[in-house]
Amino acid sequence: MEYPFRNVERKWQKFWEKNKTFKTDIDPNRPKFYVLDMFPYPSGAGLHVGHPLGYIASDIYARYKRLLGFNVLHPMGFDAYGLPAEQYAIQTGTHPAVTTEKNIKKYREQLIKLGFSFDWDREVMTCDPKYYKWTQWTFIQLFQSWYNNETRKAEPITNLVHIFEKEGNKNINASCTQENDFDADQWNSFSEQQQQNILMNYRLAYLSETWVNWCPELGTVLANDEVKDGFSERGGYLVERKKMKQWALRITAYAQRLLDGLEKIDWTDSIKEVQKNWIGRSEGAVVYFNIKGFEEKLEVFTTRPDTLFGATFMVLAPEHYLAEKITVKERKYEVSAYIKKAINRSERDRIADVKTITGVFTGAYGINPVNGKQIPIWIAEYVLAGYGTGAIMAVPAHDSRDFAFARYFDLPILQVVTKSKGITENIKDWEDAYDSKEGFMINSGFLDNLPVKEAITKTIRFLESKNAGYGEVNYRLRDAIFSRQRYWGEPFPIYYKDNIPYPLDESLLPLELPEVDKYLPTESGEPPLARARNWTSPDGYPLETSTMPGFAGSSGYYLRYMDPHNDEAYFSPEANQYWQNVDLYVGGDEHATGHLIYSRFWNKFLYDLGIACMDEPFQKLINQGKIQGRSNFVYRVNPEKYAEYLLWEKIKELGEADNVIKDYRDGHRKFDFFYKKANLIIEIKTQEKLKKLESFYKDYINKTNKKLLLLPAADIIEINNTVIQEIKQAIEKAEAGIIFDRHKIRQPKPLFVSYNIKDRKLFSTPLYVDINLVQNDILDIEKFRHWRPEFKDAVFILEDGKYVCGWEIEKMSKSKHNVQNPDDLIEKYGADTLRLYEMFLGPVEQSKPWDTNGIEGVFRFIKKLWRLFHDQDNKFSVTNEEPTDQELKTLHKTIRKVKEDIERFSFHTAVSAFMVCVNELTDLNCHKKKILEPLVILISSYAPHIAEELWEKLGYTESVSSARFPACEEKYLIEKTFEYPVSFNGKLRFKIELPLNLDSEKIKDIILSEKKSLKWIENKPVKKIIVVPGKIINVVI
RNA sequence: GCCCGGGUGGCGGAAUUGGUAGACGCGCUGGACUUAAAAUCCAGUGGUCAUUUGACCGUGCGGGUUCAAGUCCCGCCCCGGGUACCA
Repeated sequence: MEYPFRNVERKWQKFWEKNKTFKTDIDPNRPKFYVLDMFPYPSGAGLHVGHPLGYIASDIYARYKRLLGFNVLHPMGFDAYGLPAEQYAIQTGTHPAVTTEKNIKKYREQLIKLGFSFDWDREVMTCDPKYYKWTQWTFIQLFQSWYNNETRKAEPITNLVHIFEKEGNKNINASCTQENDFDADQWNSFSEQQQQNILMNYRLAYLSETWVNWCPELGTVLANDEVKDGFSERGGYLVERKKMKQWALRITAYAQRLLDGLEKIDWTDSIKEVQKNWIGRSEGAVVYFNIKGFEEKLEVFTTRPDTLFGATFMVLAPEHYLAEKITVKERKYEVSAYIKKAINRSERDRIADVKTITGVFTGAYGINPVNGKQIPIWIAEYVLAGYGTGAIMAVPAHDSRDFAFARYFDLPILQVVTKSKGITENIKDWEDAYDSKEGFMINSGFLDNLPVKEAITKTIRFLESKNAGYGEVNYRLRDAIFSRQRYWGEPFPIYYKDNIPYPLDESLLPLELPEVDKYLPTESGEPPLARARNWTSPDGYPLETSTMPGFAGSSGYYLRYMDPHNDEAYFSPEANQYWQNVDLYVGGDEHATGHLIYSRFWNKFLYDLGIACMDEPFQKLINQGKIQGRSNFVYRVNPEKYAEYLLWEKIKELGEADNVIKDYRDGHRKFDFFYKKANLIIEIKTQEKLKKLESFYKDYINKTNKKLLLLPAADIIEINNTVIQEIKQAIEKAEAGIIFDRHKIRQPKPLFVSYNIKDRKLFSTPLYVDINLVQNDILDIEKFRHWRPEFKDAVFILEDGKYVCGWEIEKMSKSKHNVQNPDDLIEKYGADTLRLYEMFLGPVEQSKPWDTNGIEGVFRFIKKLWRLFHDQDNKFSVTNEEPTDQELKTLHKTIRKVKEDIERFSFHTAVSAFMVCVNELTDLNCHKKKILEPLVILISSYAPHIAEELWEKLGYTESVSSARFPACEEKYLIEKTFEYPVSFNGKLRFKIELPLNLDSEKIKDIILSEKKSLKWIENKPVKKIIVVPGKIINVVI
């Protein structure tokens, strides 16, 4: 009777593996389709139920595309370098490669058990030298390239050298950090060292001394996207700012192209928005201010050049290179102290403390290029070194930060923009700056009366004509710090000769990760690779000791999948031409500012080299929602509180409440109950406490001459009636003293109260219970008793014979005991059920709590599907009868719906459609091959195992994945009649079945003469009748 | 503060172009089968009122457009996520 899912699933998983069913090769006769899941990092914990959500969706899509005749590339591999394995290595000495391999093995097994159609022959892992050879190779190409802003692409650095030799750098428009101009003669006279230093300012992978995010706890530098609120994203350790020499990738060169590319790809608006913000384009102008008494000019960036006349002071970031230099003698001490303090503050402190206004005056003055006015130059933390030029012109009237600063230090504020033409407002009354771009210029010389937008262009033209500035676009995006002072990563193919970095010859790749004695920095603070023996180039020059960051290996992996075993090239041109780029990419949106930017950059660079044929790597992106945990709680009774509660309830029940004081206070002492008339204190305590407090009670009674009845909590909870007797006797007793039968004390058993028991909150505390001991919020009491030794004798207060648990939605984590392991569910229900259920939960993109409460329904559906093909004795029984119209309609309706739903990634509604279909066919008692066979194909992308089994039983020897998706034939769906809902003034009153070929006029006549209509029309004039054929009829009265 | 999502039964969610709100599943209630349980099957299930026919209310709140609004427009409230001295 039952569907033997365990055997069936194992059987087909083996079949797919043995027959390499999902192995893909280039096939020029078939259109390609590339479906990719985001590269998983194999953590030690294995997959939890949240991970497969995206994998299931992409697998359904991949299988569906295959059924449509596409040649589908659907690979899987592992992002194997990473901190957790290395941290574990530091703690235990286990080589991270060992840990990683073990974790990958577990992941792979789990993925296979879910029945994914991966081409495992293409599996890659980033820590494999055959793989990272190409990561290193790409790094060398980046090192050997510069970005030409004229051609808007990367070009070989050798071209640049030729230009330098001929004409110097004057005519070069490059994305670079080179500040000084030189001509050909100068270049040719430079030493090798000087030339290399200059080239470093142009290279796309370059070494530079910059402020970096240093994480002392991890002993490494981190990229901006790896830092969240001043803490490392992995591990959550404090991050400091530190000036260090680091490898960086000139991703900023690609800022505009990364922005433009977003228009061409099919991603959600929210991810595009996040990337736009991260890139942070702003248009404005660079303005040069002369500094009184200095040669140097102060360069500022502003988005509001129109407000130049309103600039009343200037501010430098504490890190600004001129900050100390321009400071007047008598302020030197104060300024140095301020700078030192500001720089040493951690990122975290700065963030936490943005509201405090700090700053210091340098004593120097800048000269405003538009009017020659001298304005004071300040230094303040609110100006960031990393953005623009690290210096600003402050326009307090039209920028809230400048406004706040000016108010705090009492600096002049001058209005230059007004809402309505020519009206100057009283600035003293302002509470904030007027920073809108709507308005007209005042107090601005040649700009007066112009609207803001025109004033901006006019100012830029003015500045350019005076050589005092130029129009400029600025980006928030920073270059990506690319070195990590860690062991478990790709070594840089770089050696140092006279301290100048040179790339290794490509023939020496891969440069393999060496063995080290410890995974820690050296005593002198060098990275772990400095421990490696003979860590030198073949000529004996020292190799770079940093390693690459996690995003190095994951930035181009989708390209490697196209041709993963190629040792001659990253991938062959043929493979790239055929597979092009990823058509559907599925993964979490937490990669929006990391991986998804880096790989777009990486891809664009390879595109510039002519290696990748597509400009954008991922055409369509789906972000699966996160699966939150659903924790369950049991409520542990506090025996004292519960006993007090019970006794008080009893007292009330007996009508004695007026005679008893609850929570009786005598001076600073507190007791549970005091029975006034009998001068009797009743105190409920647990065994240990009774012992501890014995002498205290004696003292107290001696002093007060009261009666004290001591009751062990366990007694009240378990044997209520004898306790009442005891209390009665105590009341009647004449003499003072302690009444306590020490023979009776017992340790109360752990007691738990069900969720809906009255007043539960008063005497119990919630306790996480492992969700695997709970089903539909009902606790499995026996399992619970075995869960932990201390619950062995647990007792329960039930409701309706059951223990009902409480629940809450929160993060899935071990400590909350709400982690659902897919393996357990597969064991219980099978992979097909799990796949369907994860989809059935709701839209893939939406975050949702994990809740197994509904999985039984999906399991029932699978069994019901099986039963369509089998008789009562579980014998395969499918007939060759011709299907009825009704059956055909059900089938084709389902084909249409499922196809539509998969194509719009609405996987959950497709599952509903399957259920409706199987329900209908069951009702129709349909066991016909002509109906069931297409159904098997239809469902095979969702529930591949059962589909394969049924397909085989239907007589096929090849995998169902080689079948063709059935076509929906509209002719079976044409209806002759329709049950029209008839509304009166928009309110549905009744339904009427009418032929669909009736024209509107006839329908109107029918409705007006219909008996049921008369009731609603009631002799009132009918204004209008709206007939939407096949939809609705509305009568307006 | 700013920028994205989102708010529909007891729960997850459906309603694709403005056209029958609540598909499908869970849960719950009742019934059949069974010595019993499980499994399975059948019926019911938004709320309120009503003996029934049925009536009224109902998609976060308040307005509006329309013959017709969960869907469009205006104004708010709440929840989730991202982001922030970015000049």
